[in-house]
Amino acid sequence: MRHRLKDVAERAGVSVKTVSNVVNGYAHVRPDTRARVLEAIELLGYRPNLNARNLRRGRTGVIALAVPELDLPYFAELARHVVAAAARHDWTVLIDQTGGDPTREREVASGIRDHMIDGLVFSPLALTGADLAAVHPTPMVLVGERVDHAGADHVAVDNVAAAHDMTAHLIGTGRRRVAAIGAQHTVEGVTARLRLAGYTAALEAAGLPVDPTLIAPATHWHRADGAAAMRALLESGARPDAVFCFNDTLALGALRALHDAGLRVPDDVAVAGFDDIEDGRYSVPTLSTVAPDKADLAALAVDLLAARIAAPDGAPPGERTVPHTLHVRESTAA
Amino acid sequence: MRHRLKDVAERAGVSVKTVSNVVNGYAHVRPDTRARVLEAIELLGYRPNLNARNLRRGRTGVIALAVPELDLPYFAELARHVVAAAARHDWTVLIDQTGGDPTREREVASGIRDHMIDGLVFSPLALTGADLAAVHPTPMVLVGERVDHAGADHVAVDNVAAAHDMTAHLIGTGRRRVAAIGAQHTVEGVTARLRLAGYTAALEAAGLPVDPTLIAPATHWHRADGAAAMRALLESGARPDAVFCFNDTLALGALRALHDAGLRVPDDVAVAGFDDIEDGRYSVPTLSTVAPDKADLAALAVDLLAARIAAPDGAPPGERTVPHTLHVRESTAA
DNA sequence: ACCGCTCTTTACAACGTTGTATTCAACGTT
DNA sequence: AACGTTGAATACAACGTTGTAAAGAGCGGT
Repeated sequence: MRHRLKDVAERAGVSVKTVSNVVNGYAHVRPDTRARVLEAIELLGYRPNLNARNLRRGRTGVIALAVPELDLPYFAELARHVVAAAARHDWTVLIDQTGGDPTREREVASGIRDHMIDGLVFSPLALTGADLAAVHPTPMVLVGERVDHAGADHVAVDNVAAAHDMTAHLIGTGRRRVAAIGAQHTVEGVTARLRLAGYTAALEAAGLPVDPTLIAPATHWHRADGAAAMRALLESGARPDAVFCFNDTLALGALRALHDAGLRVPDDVAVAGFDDIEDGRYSVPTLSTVAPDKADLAALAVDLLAARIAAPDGAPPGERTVPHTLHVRESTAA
Repeated sequence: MRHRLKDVAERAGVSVKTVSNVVNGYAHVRPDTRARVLEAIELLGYRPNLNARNLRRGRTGVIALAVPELDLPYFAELARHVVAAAARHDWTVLIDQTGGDPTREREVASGIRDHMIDGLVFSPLALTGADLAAVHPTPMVLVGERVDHAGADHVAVDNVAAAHDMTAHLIGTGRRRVAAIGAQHTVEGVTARLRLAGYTAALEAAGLPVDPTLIAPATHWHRADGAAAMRALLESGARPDAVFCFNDTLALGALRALHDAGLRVPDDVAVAGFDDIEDGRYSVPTLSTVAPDKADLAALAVDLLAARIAAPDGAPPGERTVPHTLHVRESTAA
């Protein structure tokens, strides 16, 4: 049922290599020979064994994208853009969920699917710079976190500036007690740390105090965590008049908690998020957010990866920053 | 930098096969030999070439999951469950986005990544039974659509019964003008056709007329399409007092359009969806929905695939139905 | 001392493909 | 008529791994 080059060759009365040449579009094949071979291929339903081809060629035409969780919409949207960008390089993308698990992330970084992929676009959650110092034999581009001294190419939005911009926007609408949701005090929470830094910088620039009771932690960044953190803020009596959530799912959870508490958004409390996921454009109210250019992010990551694959020890690891914009919607109207 | 069995063998002073035996945990290797080999592996940072291994073994340990779009939350959630189910079989999952494009779907079904995967869990959008009659040499399980005479294993929720149940629930809360959003009159829209059938059956069972002006088509099932369809329904003067949307993202879009039109949910119009995506548990109002057992769906699909891989021509293609439940939330409160 | 047994290690071939080098034929040029 | 040039097809080896079969080492029982 499964045929090989050899079967086609016998059927067409030519050598194995000639069939290979036809399959690969080699120029110097006589038209009638080509026709005969194509006929045999059609007849037998021949399909090349990609394993054998990849072994021979040393390349696979597949890159992996490793993300913590696909059902965080941000990562799903990122995946779509990476797939699109990879298609322009004639690559297909193998998508991998790490679950943010350090063990799993280490496996991925050290090349779990060795030789089955040409390269890796990696969005680590738990991994620190030290972990990455361990060999990563597969060409790799990091996305979305500023891991120090990573020794790998890196693409990210300027988290500090972006968080600063959004916080400044909230202050600009007259809010004075701006809370933050999503703080993480572990070594792993690099993104959380950077966004918190931008938040406090904006407060200080506006001459407002940094009130620790207004800063709510969240170990994960799902809707449930945002709702829980918002409830905690309200019950603590901290009385925020605005909340900057470190991502959009947190913000959507916070919206829900505010609704349950009978507070109006934005009249009583303004809410802002980060990532510009599709959900935020249809929620009630619509969600103000920081929008990283995801298409740009994906394209840059894939292009950097292409360069790294072409020349593994070429230029030193690069850091690229992707532009971001503020999308002001109903949830932070003045 | 990249080492092979041969390099390890030379370093350890043994044959290539002995190293292979150590790597594969073969029992009869003398402890000191094993130690020497392991040391050499460690020293050289050897990692097996999976391409070569797969070529030799004829299996890869990878299955593919092909879905239309990852940023439809339903598919992202499904993906998570499939990954989990596959892990129980020691498989990793390669996730593929078809975009619902017929050409791309045909490629996937006919085995685009031939020999790189052991099997395929496929959620087709555009593909019809006739298309599938074409050879699919890779073991395959279809998920989520009742394609007639598919000739492949199949797992799905009972769409007709589920749509019937939800429509009956809406009627049970006293609604009389129940609209439907998501109808598709193309040959491809199998799911849409089945859910529409359940909807009309429930109306008829309740002695209500099937009013064509209450049935709104939607080519795609995103939030934007739901919002547009809802606006069209409102502007047409059809005056529905309930809307059954054929999936949750349509429903979330409809919620938004109703809000924009100044109508209250559920007081003026009740809204129901299908799929039970996470978003619906946090929207304002929370969304009533039909919840297929996604974990069960994924587990069943993967188990069927495992059986099919083990015995390609074993039992005739099976049809499995996955249980569903109604989750009644704020959007359809009586 | 020999046999048969188990444990350990090995040589060899094969998985299906493609790059290199080669052969053979046909052609136009000198 | 001999030549180089080009086109078309081929044989062979190699990519890195593992299954098969077989060889060598060590043992106890006769």
